[in-house]
Amino acid sequence: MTIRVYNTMTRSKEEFVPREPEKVAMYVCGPTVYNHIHIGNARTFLTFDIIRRYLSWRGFDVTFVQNVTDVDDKIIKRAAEEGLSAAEVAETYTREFRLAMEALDILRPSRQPLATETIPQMIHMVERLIAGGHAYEVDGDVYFSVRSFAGYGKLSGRDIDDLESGARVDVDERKQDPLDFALWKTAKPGEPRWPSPWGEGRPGWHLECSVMSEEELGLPFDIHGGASDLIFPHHENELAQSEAATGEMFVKYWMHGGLLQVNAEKMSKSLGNFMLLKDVLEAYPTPVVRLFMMQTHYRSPLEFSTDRLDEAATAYERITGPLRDLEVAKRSRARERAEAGAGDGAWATRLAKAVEDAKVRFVEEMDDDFNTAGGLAVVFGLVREMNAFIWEGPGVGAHGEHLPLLERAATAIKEPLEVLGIEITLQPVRVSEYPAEVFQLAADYAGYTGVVGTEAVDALRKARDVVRSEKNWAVADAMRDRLQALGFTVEDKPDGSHITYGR
RNA sequence: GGCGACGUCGCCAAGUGGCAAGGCAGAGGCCUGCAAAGCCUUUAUCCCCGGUUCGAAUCCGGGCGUCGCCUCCA
Repeated sequence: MTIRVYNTMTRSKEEFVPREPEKVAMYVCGPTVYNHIHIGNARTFLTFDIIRRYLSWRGFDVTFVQNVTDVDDKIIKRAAEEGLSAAEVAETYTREFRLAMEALDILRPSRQPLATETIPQMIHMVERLIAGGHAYEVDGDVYFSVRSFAGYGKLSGRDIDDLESGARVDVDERKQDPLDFALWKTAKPGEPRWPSPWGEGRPGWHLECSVMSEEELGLPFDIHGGASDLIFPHHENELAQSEAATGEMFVKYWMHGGLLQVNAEKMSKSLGNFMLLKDVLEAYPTPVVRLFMMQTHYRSPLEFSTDRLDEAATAYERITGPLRDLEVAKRSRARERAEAGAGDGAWATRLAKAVEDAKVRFVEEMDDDFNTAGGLAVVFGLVREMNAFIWEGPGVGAHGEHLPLLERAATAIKEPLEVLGIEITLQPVRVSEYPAEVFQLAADYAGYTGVVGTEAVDALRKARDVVRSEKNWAVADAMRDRLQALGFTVEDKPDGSHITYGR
């Protein structure tokens, strides 16, 4: 079975054959660090985190390089607004970016060079382009000549003449062609600057991507990723720079993720309709946010809303349900029956088959251009089978003899989620998050006078079990109502009652 | 205006030639002291019109609608 990926260059799914067997070299455009990243930015980084994790899981040795663009017009603008230096702004948001990635459980890149650390290489690339007749200097600025590169437009499917007739590009008489773009800019007063053969200045277009990818990965590397709004002009220019400078093929597979939308409109900082990743993660656990994103294919647009996130939270609980039930069953031998039933063998056969099928089908789905939505459907199917086995079927069996099978089922649910980086949390409760009112309840019903949240809840559970055993339903129900009002969930299962918070 | 993507159940969403996954929400049933959880059942002539094919959500043509890019943008 081979992996197939959608290549923007050819607009079709292609068999994935890396340049070296068993090894994948990938590059994903990182952020320009002038602000916190928003949840739309995060979607793209998450997409390529999944792709990276999956390829690793499938046995490839993945080298993952991501730049940080820490010199740029927007950073300079932001610095001016805040009365800081550009370097200070960049440093702050580089740090924030890394923290946010960590909070989203995104694996760290193998290498993450800063643009400002690769200035000499960028200058060298500009020199190479000038020497090859692909760039020219005007008064300390250097421009790339789009007409000098025959392949210009091949990634985005555009034609230079069509683009010029669109003519929303600034007309600058110093350029030989309106579409020519700046590789090096003369520094204005107060701007960051580095010495160069064309005077003091700074990099223009995203040379850092061209330079870093060549330096860290070599050409052509396997996968270049980014969001679809980067196809033109960002990646088109990057491709032109690199191929014109080196004369080699730049990238084997161009992969682009779909945009996150709000009210059917692209989420973007310029439209002002964005939510910061860090704010979303304050309201929703990381696994829920990841699950939410993965329920849609990475190339499709995805509508962002808290309703959708709430639904994903419910779906997440559905997945963790049987895993939690199994843990409880292991400890308490709940769902253990007096004797084996006549149909137990058929149940076991069916679950065992479901487990094997799920493993195969997950790989099939993911091999097909990283279809996480399809892969999750497989997981949900297994969740249903496992639930049925526990609650309708033999459970753990008469003497726990079905525990190994249930463990295998649990593993078959957990492994795909691990591949997708969705952490399984069976104990979602942090004591500090309990509402303070729970102590009053515990005092009223259980005589508990301590200050430890878990103890208070446990005392309530025991007190309620006593009341229930006395069939004093009025009190038992009142306790449940009051707990639910505080945000707790009370479930009376065959092995006793469970009180959880935050579900 | 040019280039590109998309339109599948109430909502979200897989599926790119062979009987339409999955999640959320709803209805009925089972289980339960009542709930919750869980299980079972239940709802799709796949935007419209033509065409190709034994067979199309899937391919082709034409509409209608939505979104993205063409300026910084994940």
